[in-house]
Amino acid sequence: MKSVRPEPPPAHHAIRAAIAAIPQGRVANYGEIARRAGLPGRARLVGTVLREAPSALGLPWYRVLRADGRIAFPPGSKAFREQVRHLAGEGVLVRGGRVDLAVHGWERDVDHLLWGPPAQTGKRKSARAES
DNA sequence: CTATTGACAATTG
DNA sequence: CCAATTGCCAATA
Repeated sequence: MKSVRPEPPPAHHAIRAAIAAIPQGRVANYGEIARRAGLPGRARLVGTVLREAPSALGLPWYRVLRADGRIAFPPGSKAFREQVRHLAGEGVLVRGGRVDLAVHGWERDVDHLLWGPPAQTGKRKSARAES
């Protein structure tokens, strides 16, 4: 007979795979994951799936951040601290509960790849003096 | 069945 | 920077 446990819908599986595909030391936002999973615009679905996803799967949930690179949990929360700790262990620096997507973003802008990664520490508005 | 919610995103003021 | 608004759609009540 059918398993008592409801099988995970394809959408959930795709989302999990997308999350598991995030390289170590990098972070991705919900919209990005949804797009990778073939579900453009379903960023909230990613959150729902992650929430329901059992930790036994070993999904790098801590590599998933908001579109602005901010932690998806309220600051000071337990999950928040744990996420920050995990990211720190991966080599990702978190400042003010926020991560520089321009530095650790998974699919950051192509321009940065061509011009080289910007400095992460002391990132001020450096004037670009290229001609 | 309808209403509300949500680990979101983007825009506007 | 913050607040409010709209779009999105599955899961839950």
